Amino acid sequence: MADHILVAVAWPYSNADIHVGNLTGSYLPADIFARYHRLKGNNVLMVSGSDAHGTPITVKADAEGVPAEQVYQRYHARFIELFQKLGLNYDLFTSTHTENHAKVSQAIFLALKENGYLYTEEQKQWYSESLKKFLPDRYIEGTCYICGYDNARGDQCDNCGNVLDSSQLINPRAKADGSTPELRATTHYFIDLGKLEPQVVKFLESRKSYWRPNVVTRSLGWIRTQGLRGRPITRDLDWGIPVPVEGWEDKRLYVWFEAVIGYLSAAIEWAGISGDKEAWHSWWTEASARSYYFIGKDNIDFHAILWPAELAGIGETFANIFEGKSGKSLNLPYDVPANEFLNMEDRKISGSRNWGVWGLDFLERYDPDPLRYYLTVNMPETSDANWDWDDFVRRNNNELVATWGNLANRVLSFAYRNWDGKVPWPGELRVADETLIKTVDAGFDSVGKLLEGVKLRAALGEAIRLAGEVNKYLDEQAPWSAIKTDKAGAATTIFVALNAIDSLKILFAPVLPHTSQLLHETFGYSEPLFGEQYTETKKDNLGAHTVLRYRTGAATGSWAPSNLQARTKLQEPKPLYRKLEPEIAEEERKRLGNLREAE
RNA sequence: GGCGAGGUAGCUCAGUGGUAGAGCAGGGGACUCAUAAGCCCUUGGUCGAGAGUUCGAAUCUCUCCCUCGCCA
Repeated sequence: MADHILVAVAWPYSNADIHVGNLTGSYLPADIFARYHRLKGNNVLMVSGSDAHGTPITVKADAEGVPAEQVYQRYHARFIELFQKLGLNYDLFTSTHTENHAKVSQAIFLALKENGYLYTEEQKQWYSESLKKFLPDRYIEGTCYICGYDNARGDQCDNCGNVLDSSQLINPRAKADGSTPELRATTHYFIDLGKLEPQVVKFLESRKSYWRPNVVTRSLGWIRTQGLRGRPITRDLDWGIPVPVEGWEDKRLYVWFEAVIGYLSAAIEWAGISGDKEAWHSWWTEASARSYYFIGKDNIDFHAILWPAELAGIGETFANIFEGKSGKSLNLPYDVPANEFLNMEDRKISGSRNWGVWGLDFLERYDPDPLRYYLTVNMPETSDANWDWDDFVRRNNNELVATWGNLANRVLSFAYRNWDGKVPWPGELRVADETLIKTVDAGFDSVGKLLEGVKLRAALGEAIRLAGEVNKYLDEQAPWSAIKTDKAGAATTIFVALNAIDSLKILFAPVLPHTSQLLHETFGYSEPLFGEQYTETKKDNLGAHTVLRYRTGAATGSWAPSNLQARTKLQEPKPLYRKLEPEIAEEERKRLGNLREAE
């Protein structure tokens, strides 16, 4: 029976381009996992979108003198371009700046309020008389009260690195006009996390046995040592989702509170545009559905604690408010396989210093599958990993090209040349043939189990190992010698090797979809392994937003061993991957740290 | 300072009680279908330090050192 798998992917903040660290942290593992489940025949719903709200975006917009919406739209378009080029198959990649998302977020707010999990409290916040508005911490500068640095930001000091309490800044001034702000009282809604703590702890304990230790121990440790405290969920801003309470028109929902709701609102939006408004329930209210949240470690608190707290707090009330009828409560996360960070040449990736490799930039010079390969084989699943250009070239040449690409190429070209462009007719299988087929077929189980457990690195390693087994088999059988004296025997060997490669193509497909597709076509199949991506523009009363979508179409890829038939016509084989010159490592390193042209 | 993660071969990392592993790099060999790829053999580690539990510890406990992250 097919399972319902919700693949919930981190929402990129739409004020900067996506770099390889972001990709390996969440977007790529999500796609690999989703592709595997699609091949398995499960019902996958992979959703995400641009995080359009919040002060980083308004700060950037103010600096450029353009509306916040323009900044978000620009990066949103670039995200979609990258995801198409890299083949990240979102069922829906949308945005938080939609009417639907606002409605869902407001319903969650109201459900929490009705269930008694919200309260209001007065805070002191900087207010600018000249600008006539409250200023978020990022809009304040002043002298750091820890190190005395003159140009500390309101939320953090760039000199000593400490996180600051903006109300303690010495000589505060408004970034916008240099005026001196004053602390003024302002009232905000808070989510009563203290009250929800027992439910969150119970949730975490129930997941403890199979979650990654760094996610669950860290979360439980956090709660054990400091306990959960109320946290504000509204702000004095004008860019964002209005607070659905009379008299609160000039405040907005805090972006941390509303962005995580996107996993739900995007599923609801997807159902709406797919023609079955109720379809999202299969992933959200059916107890047998499983949800996996692919995020970087900086987001663990939001997904392992705060989002579950929101979900626990709304209970069944959400259905009453949002759908106007009674319904079931929403599923809590099944797993949160958060990744650690990827460093760049031993240093932290930094956008402002241009120390990193940006996805779109990379794809101007290299193909998508080598990037997917390197980021997977080097994925920071258990600890921080490091992007090293020499290592990238080595792994591309020694593993991807030599072990796998060359295997496919040597066997296909041998078959193509000696058997008239067709899969040769095998004789009776010998012990070695049976053994190899059995070994490769077992990969559907072993690689599958690893993918299912979100051990993507190990899964890829296992697939590479199996490719090595085929290389060994070929060496033992030496069909290039056998063909001179025993063409029938050589035909059997080549048939078996082709069969193995046809299977390996599927085992590699979640990680290397583009080249697996190429191989698939070389083997003469006409239907594609996967469906296709496309974009659409949707309009609502907040304006227009482009969405990235996915349709299965004619795809027939399936997680099962090859059923290759003798005499199948092959396409002329071409190398799957390019060898890279070692010199490119040095060239690429030179690009690091240079300031880019503003996009 | 608190919490968390990590410290295993030159490099990147697997390995949670039972004779130290993989890939790459280094050395040697046979082969030649293939993107000078693949295959076979091989050098190399007191598993951060010390103590303890155990018949047995990289693996469990304690103390300490180092790196990273979060928080204060």
